[in-house]
Amino acid sequence: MLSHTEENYLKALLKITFKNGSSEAGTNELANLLVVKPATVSDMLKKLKEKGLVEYEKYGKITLTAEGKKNAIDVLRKHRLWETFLYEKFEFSWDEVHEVAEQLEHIQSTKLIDKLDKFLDYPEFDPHGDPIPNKKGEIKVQFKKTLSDVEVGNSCKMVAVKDNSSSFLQYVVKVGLGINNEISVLSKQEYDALLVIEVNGVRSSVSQKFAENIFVVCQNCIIGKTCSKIKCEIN
Amino acid sequence: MLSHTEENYLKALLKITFKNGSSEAGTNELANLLVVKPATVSDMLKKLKEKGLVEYEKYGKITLTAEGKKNAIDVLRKHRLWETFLYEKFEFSWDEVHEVAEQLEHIQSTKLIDKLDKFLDYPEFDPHGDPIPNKKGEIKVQFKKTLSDVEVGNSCKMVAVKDNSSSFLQYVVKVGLGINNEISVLSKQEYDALLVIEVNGVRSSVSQKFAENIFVVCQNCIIGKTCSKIKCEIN
DNA sequence: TAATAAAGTTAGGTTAATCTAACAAATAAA
DNA sequence: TTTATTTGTTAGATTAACCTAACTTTATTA
Repeated sequence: MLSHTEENYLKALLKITFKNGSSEAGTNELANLLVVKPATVSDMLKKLKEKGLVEYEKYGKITLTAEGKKNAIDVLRKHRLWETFLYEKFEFSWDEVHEVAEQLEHIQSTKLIDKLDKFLDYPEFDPHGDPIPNKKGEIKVQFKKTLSDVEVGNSCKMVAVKDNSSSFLQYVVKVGLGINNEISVLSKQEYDALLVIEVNGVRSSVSQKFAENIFVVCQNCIIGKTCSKIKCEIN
Repeated sequence: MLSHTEENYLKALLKITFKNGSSEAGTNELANLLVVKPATVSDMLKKLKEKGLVEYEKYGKITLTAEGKKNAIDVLRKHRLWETFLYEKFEFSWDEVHEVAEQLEHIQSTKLIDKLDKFLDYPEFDPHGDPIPNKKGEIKVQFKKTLSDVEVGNSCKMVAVKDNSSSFLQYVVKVGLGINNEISVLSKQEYDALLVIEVNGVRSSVSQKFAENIFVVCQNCIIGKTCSKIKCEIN
């Protein structure tokens, strides 16, 4: 049985794995994500190593063991299922779900999660467009490009956001954008890449920075070429 | 903001208040309920006193302050709403809900609880027949008698159980009894008060001890006479 | 490649929640 | 009303999760 804290360390490790592509993480990186000091991470790492959840040697890189990864994916699964639940059944907005899911993800009950999964009809993606691991721990690999990659004249469908900060999420809502919205790219300024887009018949201008943080899929999206693969290999 | 542990102490204090009728509790009693040593309770009591949640003097009786009671009722409300949710929406059985609700009751989100309440259509009683405090902290007072009080030839409706242990709850299920079931008392043995009852057309024999732990209501139940009042005054 | 910066570790300390063992107070019983 | 029993408290330790400050390794760059 893992403590909430231990679960959070494993989840953070998994997140870093996804983000880096590589399956390696550093002490400082972890400390930043968890909002604790590096010294604290060093301590905890010893404990996780003793429990067989991570592999690492002093001053070396940190990797999740199979057991550690299994646990981390389990927490991630719970987190994303709860987010989906709050969004779909309890009218939580897109940017409110995370905070409560952070608490709910630690509830210990296999039956509860199985029922939740069934209740939501086995969803594959959460309200942010991120894939929900299934019961076996398998994660759908998604190929995504960002809005800034879409060529003028084309349209695409928003599937996720890169930046999960609540300030960004709120901005996205304000622009009138949401998961599964169809976006048409009407024009792009040469000078600063400012985009004019149309969503549900409404036109808005968005900066390049903004566009780079919106994941989309489109018809002419060729795997391995214009799309970047969000890695999440499971063994 | 209260810790899970603090919330559990307040909830236990409230429970004792209900059970004793009086609004007083003792250190040992609390220690038993919480499965910790009396010494631990003594320590925690000092902390709760400093936070203005309980009133007590050394070697004296313990009472919740208004603030403490408010918090305790809030936890109780969450607990019972979650129990109802699990029972009604996730097909948890009657005796499975408690354990998971013990975890869920500590989730911090007013919006979540409001939505949960609405989702369940503002229920007044949980699957065990216990009253669910409303948002204002008001609790429906119930007048209950036990199955052992019902006279031969009369019938009644099961509304709750006195003993919440899972062994008892499982036994109740086995006998074919559940909340809101109509029970007819067919006969009572002089010698040992063994009852023959009929539920949904099925006859069974139950001991006096069993009957004393089943709360019922019936037509000819006169308040203040045959019924015992489960106290839960709110100020 | 030697100096500097960044990253990571260790030692020693804190707080919350628990314990055991010894003691003190209140209550019940002889 | 004195003794015995029950109840409650204090003191001193422990564990998990965190901290700061000082130190050590590894990486960077001049």
